[in-house]
Amino acid sequence: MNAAEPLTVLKENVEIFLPDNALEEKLGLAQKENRKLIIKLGFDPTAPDLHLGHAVVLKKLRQFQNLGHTIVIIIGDFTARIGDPTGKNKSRPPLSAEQVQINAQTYVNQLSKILDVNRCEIRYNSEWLGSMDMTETIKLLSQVTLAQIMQRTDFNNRFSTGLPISLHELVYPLLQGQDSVMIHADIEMGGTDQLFNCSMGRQLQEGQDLPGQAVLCMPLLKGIDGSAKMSKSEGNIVGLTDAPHEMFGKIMSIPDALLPDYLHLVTDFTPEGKQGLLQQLNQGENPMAIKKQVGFNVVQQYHSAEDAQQAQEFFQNQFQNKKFEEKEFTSVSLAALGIDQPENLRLLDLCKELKIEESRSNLKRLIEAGSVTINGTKVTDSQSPVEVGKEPVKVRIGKRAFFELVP
RNA sequence: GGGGAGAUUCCAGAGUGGCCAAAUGGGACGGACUGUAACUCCGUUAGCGUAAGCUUUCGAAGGUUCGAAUCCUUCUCUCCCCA
Repeated sequence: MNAAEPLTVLKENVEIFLPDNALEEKLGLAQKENRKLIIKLGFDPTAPDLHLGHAVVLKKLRQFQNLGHTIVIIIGDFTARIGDPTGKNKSRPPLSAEQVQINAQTYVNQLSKILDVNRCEIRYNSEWLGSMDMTETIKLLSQVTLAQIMQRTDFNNRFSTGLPISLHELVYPLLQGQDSVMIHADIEMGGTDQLFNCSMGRQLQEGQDLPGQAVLCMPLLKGIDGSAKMSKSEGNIVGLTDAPHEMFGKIMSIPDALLPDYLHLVTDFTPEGKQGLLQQLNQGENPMAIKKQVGFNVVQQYHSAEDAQQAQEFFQNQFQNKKFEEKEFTSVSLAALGIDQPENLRLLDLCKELKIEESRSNLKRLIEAGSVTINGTKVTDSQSPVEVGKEPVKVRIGKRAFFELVP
């Protein structure tokens, strides 16, 4: 492989290089010193659900890993234990040590879908942050000015709109930066929203007479609802552990405008392949067709080609094909629902059994709004009786819930 | 440390003694249309009840009142101004 080739691969999709020639510089350094680079990625072990947004960064790390570089995953257990109230005035309850442990393990399991975790180094930042005394802490703090901290967009916005900022939040970027100092990171990766924090690491390293890390930021993947950022709290994620047909369905539901982003960032088509699909799109191909290919590709990455095939067929049959008879219903037995008197079963009660998590009031509304069908027929009276004793009964609630009741 | 403003349902934001489960907008959900896209239109948006109705909710706890999101007291939190 010639020297230029990895560089092209590594640069693909990266949105920000700090400094501009960061990557070339670090790769050159590695070659000159005949060593592998140390590449850092930090995680906050709060909500342990990785999604396609994380995958954008992880895939890039995988490329580095394939070239033999060392990936260091920092689990931010120290910061998580303090509790990060970012953005809200309800401060998040600090996580217990056990919970952090569990979350971290979940993370590592999910990371293994993309990275070779056996070749990753995993460090907990409590290892060094937990033992810093006041003298060291003050020394760390003295390296940064308030004006620098306030440049961070998030702080700036909150400050100017009069939202609260706790002092410990101001310190967060420094703690994260300290991680870079401790592990001698050559490169820190993150989403573009991490630019500030990552560059803080660079500054702190230089303050300690260490070579400053390069910062590579990947674009933020937009959520499936088209909002600015895919995040768990927005409920707009495609989880790496989502079931195949769920993953496929979620991809199909993204707004058309997002398709090029998804094509570039979450698929593993070759650059030529991506270009080709993009061209088809521009030439007026139905975006749905392209979306299917993206969906297929994604499911294939996290599950298998067979799963992807099945997911696509399921989707087509379930949602595109209008024929009621051909749809798939999840089979549920009366016994499993705990229905022992099938004679006087009302529709509302049945729906409640099928969708335990919904309130009866809400289900009643859904029925009245015409979103429930029995054997393909709309039923809008929540009190109407349902005969479930003899024949199987097919119930659909809303767009996605399909059940078949068997006696 | 002193003074002022504020905390409302998922969010923003009305409401200043009964007509308030609380306007309006956003979001979300559902329906029609469709490609589980977008656009548009319509509906719903605390819980329980077949229903009448009942229960919980307006930062927290007490109090006044036949009746409180609204008045009083204390507390918690936030923002602003002055020192």
